[in-house]
Amino acid sequence: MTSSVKLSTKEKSILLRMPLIAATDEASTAALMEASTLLTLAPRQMLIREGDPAEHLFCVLTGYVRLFRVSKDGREADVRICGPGETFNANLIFGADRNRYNAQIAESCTLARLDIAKVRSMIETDPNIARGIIQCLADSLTATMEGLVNDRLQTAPQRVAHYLMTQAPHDKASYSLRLPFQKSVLAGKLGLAPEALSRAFSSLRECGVIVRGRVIHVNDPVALKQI
Amino acid sequence: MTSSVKLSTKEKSILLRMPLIAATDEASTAALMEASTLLTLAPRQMLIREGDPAEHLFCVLTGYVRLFRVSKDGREADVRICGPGETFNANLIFGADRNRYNAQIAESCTLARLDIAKVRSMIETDPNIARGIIQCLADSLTATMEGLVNDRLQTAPQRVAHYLMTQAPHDKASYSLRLPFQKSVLAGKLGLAPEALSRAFSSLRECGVIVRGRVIHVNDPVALKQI
DNA sequence: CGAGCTATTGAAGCAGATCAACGGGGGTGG
DNA sequence: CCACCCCCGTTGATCTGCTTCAATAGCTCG
Repeated sequence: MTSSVKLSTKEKSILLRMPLIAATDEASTAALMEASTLLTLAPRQMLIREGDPAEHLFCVLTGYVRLFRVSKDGREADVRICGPGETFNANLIFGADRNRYNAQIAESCTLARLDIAKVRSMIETDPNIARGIIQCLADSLTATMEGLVNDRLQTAPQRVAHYLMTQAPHDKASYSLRLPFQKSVLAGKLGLAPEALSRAFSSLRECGVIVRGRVIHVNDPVALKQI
Repeated sequence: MTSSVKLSTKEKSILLRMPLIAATDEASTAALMEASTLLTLAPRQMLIREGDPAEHLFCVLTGYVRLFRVSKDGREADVRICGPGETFNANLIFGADRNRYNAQIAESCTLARLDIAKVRSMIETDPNIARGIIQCLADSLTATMEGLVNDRLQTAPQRVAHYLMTQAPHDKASYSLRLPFQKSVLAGKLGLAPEALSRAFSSLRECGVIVRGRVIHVNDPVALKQI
């Protein structure tokens, strides 16, 4: 269930809303789209492998991709979970020619694939595209820093509470949300074992957090902030 | 002991070797230098504070800067330690207008300060400068990812061993090195309490790692890799 | 409706944080 | 140049939080 085709009108309209392509210039947008190939991938499928030659950068249109690395003794640690609008492998444009992590599909994905060499040369000539790439890199960096800091100074329940807050609609008194991926993926994203995530959720029950399957109800956002 | 002046010839020659400025074009280099102000700062001094308006990006010429965030209960966690050639606050060029972390001088520093707005407009017109920024962001992202992954899948002795390996000269049979900053800074960089770093060092003694003050001697790089 | 994966819960073990006390080295002032 | 002092680093003891292992319960999808 892998396919690889040029973009349809519908996918182009999705791409138009990406940070990478939010350049004001129409010609830049067209050039980027021309260089893009659309991929459709099924969950669990491996997209790239650590150490392999890096030839593409990717932009997630729908679904989620899990970037992770494997230690010598076989344990896996997530680097980042990429959702719609997010880009990865952009740090390799002017750098190493090898992938620095594995990428696996977490939820059924459509993504745009761009040839790194092509993007590199576009940057040299088109400031709008350069700006798009800078934006992507900055977003990736911010997200990764955030992950690192949260790992270092928050406990498991705090990380979960923080995640729920980032997913909150504008300061509603209470809200429900549906996890966009499996709990095991969320666990990895937060740097926890699945069991630890489970325990964190149940410890948050007393702050008005109710979990049923993928649906989570937050009764008291204020109490959540206190954790 | 804070000073802020235009660049001397000597400092310009240092700047010329920075990734940020390693643009082939001479005019681009000159423009960046023109926009730079030189700062000299003493250890422990605060350079920027989380939440303050972000007006500058910085490039370390000599010394070390510690980027960290503070939790609600006052604990500090390092985001990154920036050494010579490294740049920070570049992720704010097209993004948030507030600093996302505190910056404190770890070792006596000279650094170049660039106005973010000025850099932003230079990017729009000069592809070489855009490329420099992309390079910086990519390096920062790679370093931060590396930190996150190491936190998640390495123990304290492994992190220290890994650090020593990154500091090794080209695969010598044995080598000495001098820490460029205090051990407490290294501890923070590795996501450890100072006590944990100390214990890690003494556990590495049996792999031929000898510590005396800031000087570390590595007898058996091969054994170190096995940890 | 059943098979297999995903999530929960319990129990045990471990790594690192924290607290406290001590020793040593470098910088400063005399 | 020497002595003192302060701060950094070390070491020990305890404590907490997360991982790991194991067993069970619940979903989801064929």
